[in-house]
Amino acid sequence: MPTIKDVARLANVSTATVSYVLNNSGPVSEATRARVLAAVEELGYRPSIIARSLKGKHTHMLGFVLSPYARQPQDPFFNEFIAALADTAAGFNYHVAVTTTADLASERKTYKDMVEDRRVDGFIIADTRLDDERLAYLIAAGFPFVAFGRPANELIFPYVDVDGYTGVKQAVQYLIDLGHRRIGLIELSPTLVCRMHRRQGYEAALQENDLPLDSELIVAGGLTEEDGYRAMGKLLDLVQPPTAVMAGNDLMAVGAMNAIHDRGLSVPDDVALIGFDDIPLTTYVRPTLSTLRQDFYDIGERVVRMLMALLHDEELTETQVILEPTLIIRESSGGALIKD
Amino acid sequence: MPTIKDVARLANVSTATVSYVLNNSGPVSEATRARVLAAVEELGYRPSIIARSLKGKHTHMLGFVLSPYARQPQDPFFNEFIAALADTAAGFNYHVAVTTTADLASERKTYKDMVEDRRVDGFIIADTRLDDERLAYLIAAGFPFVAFGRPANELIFPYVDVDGYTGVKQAVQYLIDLGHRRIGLIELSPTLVCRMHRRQGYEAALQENDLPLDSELIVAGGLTEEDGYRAMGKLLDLVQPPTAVMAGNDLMAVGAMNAIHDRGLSVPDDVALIGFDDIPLTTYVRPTLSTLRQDFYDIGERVVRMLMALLHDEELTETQVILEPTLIIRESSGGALIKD
DNA sequence: AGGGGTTACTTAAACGTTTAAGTAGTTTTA
DNA sequence: TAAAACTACTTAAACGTTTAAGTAACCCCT
Repeated sequence: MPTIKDVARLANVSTATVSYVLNNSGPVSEATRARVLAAVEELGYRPSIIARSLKGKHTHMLGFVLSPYARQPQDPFFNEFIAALADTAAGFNYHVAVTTTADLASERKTYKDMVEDRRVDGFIIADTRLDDERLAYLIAAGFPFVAFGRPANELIFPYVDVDGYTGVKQAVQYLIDLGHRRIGLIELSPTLVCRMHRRQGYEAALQENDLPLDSELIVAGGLTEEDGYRAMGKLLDLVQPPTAVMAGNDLMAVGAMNAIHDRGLSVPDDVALIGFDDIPLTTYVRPTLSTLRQDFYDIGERVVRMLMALLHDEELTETQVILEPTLIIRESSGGALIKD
Repeated sequence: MPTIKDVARLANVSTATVSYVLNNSGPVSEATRARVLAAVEELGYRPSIIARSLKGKHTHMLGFVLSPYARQPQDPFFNEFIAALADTAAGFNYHVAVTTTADLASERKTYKDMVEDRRVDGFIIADTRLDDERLAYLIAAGFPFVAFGRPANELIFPYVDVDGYTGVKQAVQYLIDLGHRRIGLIELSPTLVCRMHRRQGYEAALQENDLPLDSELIVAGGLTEEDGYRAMGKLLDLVQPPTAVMAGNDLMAVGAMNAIHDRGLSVPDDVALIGFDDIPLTTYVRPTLSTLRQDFYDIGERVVRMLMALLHDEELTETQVILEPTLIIRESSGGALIKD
């Protein structure tokens, strides 16, 4: 592998000059520039990013850690999100280092390692939590990051989030407009910040329509299809089960759907169902699943762009971005069918 | 951030000595070692991998590129596989850089960049193709990698693969044993090497049972649910449609299932169905999908272990590993139901 | 004509490690 | 007892860049 010295020798200049033409960082005559470029071409020279990093104090790497909380293999979230991260980062000549963690302890260690080893220049954090160690740590360490998800407390950091409040409120309103009066809510994992907003959206919709807030209609869910299946079971065991259910995510909605079917009931006739996320699975199940769409690719792209601005000391025009989810009506909610 | 010099100063030794104790690479007295370790502890010193890499000529990074061919957002393959890569690599103090590519040209560029920039020490290649540029390039460049998938031609490299031949043969035999005589095959993308083996397994099963090989029963598929939907449509348009179908993967099997349902037919009564992969979706659809399971996590782990051995010049005990898929019988194939 | 400014370079230090080579001091060996 | 062989270090070069500081040549003023 040729180094900058080889190029310098061939072009009959100093290494500094080579560096100057390569980075456009110094005055070089046209003739010299051409000679250097020719030498680069001839040798097939490429600068070593390692050496560059050593000098420049940056790695051109972004970190993304798959959390134990959200790492459900069946959740296509990561595919889209990671693809977006990698794509967008590539546009800035950055790469993304993806790491997985098994539990909270190893997660903590992973972040610590990555920042102390200076393996990455910045982090992308997904799915903020109520008491989020990761956020606290990175802020304390003064390490740059952008999150997908809002803070639950007074921490301040740049993020992109989806407006779960408005989304769920809109979805529940849709169900109310269809005539439903008893609407259940299957919640996400309690530690997730977004659970809170969705719950508030649910409550707001009921209140605005003067419907009673029946606490037995709100059940703890989690993340997976199984969680949804179990939660729906509880709802169906009620003396007066709901006629419609808003689920914390699509996976749980599908679980709920199976629970309803397995009791010989029908969706949407006996129970209408709306999910959240719009994962591809929504169109694979029968009936197809109505849902609130959040565009993970778009989110990933925005997050990286913000992080890039942060790393390059550019003015962050928007440091807190809230995106609106869109209600997608398919078969599971009953009512008017809008084909997609 | 403290450097090795700070540690050396505090411990009253040279930087070389510090390096020796940290790497156990030189003779150091117990007293000195203790002093150095204390200094390290006190300063919270961590060696810079960048500097280390510059000296040592390795990055402690592994590359994995998401291909345009196999990057279907709904395919949970990547989640499991990437998780396996990251987990296993972490055990060796390596990280995985995941990159995505939009098309063949950008894919080529990505590999070239990664090796010429020496961003990674080795690659993991998934889904080998018939005329695989990636493989040809890496072999020509003498760059270390391990593949998930076999070569189609005479190239020699270490790989882990799943025995699609035996798997499909076994699955088709199962269908034959159930009494099926007209069995369709929905194939994977033609460029994929594994398509070939699965096709051969299909043909072998028919031949061993003296069943005719009807070419109209073999239809080109692809990768996605939509591909499966379309392919199944063609099969159902036949004068004499098949009573059972083997699909190239689960996604296409689910697409086929929807196609069958949408024509008012039933699975498995009118058409029995078997997929390949055992993605989580298989248990979400109704009827649940019979399939051939390949354990992506296991595969990812093996691939990384082999690559590690390769990078550390260890003896590679097994350089070509073939894993058997396991036939998982659920509802879509009819016949005896084994609950999972 | 001498000082100041510009242009187009070069020199050399620096980034944070590793490691070959050197150097005392102590112990073993013949 | 002197040479040889350890042991426990230190010195300094090297890895491949970037960049501050230096320098030489030229042009422009007044």
